[in-house]
Amino acid sequence: MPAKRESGRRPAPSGPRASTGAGPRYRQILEALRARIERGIYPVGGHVPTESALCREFGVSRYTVRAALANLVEHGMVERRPGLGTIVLAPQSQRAYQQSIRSLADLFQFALDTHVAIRASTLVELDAATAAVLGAEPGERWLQVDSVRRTASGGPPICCTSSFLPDRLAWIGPELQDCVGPFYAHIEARTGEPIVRATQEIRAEPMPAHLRPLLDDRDGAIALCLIRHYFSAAGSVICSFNWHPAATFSYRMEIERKR
Amino acid sequence: MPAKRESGRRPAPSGPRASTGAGPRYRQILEALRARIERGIYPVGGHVPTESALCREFGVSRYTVRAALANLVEHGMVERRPGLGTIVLAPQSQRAYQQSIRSLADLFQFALDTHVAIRASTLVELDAATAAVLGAEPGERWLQVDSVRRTASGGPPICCTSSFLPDRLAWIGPELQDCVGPFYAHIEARTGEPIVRATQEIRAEPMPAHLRPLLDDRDGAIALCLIRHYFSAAGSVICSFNWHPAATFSYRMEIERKR
DNA sequence: GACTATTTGTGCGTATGTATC
DNA sequence: GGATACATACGCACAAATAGT
Repeated sequence: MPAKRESGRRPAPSGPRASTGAGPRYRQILEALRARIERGIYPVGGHVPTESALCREFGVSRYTVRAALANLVEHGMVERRPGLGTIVLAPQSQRAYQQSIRSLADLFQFALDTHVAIRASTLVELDAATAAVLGAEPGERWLQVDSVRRTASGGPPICCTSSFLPDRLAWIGPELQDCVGPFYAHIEARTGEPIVRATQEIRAEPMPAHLRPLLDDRDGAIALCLIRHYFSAAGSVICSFNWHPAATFSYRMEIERKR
Repeated sequence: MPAKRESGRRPAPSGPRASTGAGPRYRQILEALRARIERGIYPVGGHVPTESALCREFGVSRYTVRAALANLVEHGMVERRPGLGTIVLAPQSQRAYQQSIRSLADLFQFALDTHVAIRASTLVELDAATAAVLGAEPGERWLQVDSVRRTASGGPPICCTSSFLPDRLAWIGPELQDCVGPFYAHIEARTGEPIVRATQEIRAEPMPAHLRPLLDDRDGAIALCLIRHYFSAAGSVICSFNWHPAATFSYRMEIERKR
């Protein structure tokens, strides 16, 4: 006997009804809502019915409805706000797969016990090409900081970096001289504004001629150029161009299916 | 007076106690547990106290304790199993930041309306170097499939790919000839085993000489080599080496702080 | 600006199912 | 089988945010 749903003895003993063959109730409701969102029955920008309406429709408690809705939030499909309701953000899960990293330092993917030596620090007006990469306007004033990173043991250079700070943060520039960790961490600490978002672009390029001597780059002239851009809620915080000799560096990432 | 927890009027009216000044109860408990895990009071591999024990200790309901524990699960710090308990997996959040992608296709990051032409399909015995990258043993038999990808409009070639399938999946090889989408999707469909995990490594390399004619590569001999490795629960499913001319390709990713 | 209705957020107590040892 | 511990589910109550009057 595939089990009945209603026990029908006492008024409302509650507890999980014997499986109806389709898993937990909250998951059934989740799938129902997901299907409606995908089919546009609840269009993007529109509202999902309120919790109490869903309780009535599916004949379950608020607990169960909330469990389903929480899952939709986790998948980035809806947003919920008190007094406003549940709004559809996207017709498909936004995080079917995900790469998780413990900290922004993981973006670097090389040992943090490295030393930085600043070679130059100049207030520049952006040319068109650089402005395009920074997402800024040509002619804007940014602070450019050029540096070389080596292993702590004073070994060979690992990479060359050009970092750009927006004008409003240029006052931090001098402090970077004796900064131990990565620049973005120092800026995060000094401004008190946490970094909320970061982007990274990876290119293969010839090592720029003026950098080759700094890296003892004799053999190959190929470089992996990583362009990292960090944002706080207030906007752009720092953008860095990191040139690694191709022979000594590769970038590795891992993605997992979510649940 | 730091606020009392017991209202002490009616037997148990329940409902959120007036804020003690530190946010919701479940979040306070979350932070307390997180701190204990970080300090090794609950060591990795060890157990967090049971729900009922935590209810007693913090003087809250099971609902509240569960809300806190659910958050720890979300951050990858603990694992929970019925009859077993709550086990500590990691002393820090494993997902402070995350890159979310809708589908594995996003790993490709170029239009899917491309055509693939298979140039060769051979059962090979792995040499040491290839075996190392595949995470296999030298001498193992894998099916190697070489192909070229162009835009649907019959335009110029975009990239060259060498794909490796383990012996147990070699029977799928012939089918890839008329496969429209990416190979991994076809394999996922035919085997019925969903892909659970994928890794990607990015290198800058000279374009291999034998590939240059295929790509009309005259100007630069630099390539971005993307090595993608897809896994189902049963193990390795397919691994591909994708060579893109550096001039026409860069890889971009975006990371967001979690909550 | 103050008030009210609506909707989600937080929290309690309880009951039963199911997996593990 | 029995004990333990988490999973699912119900009903209720109060708080906080929001929109509209």
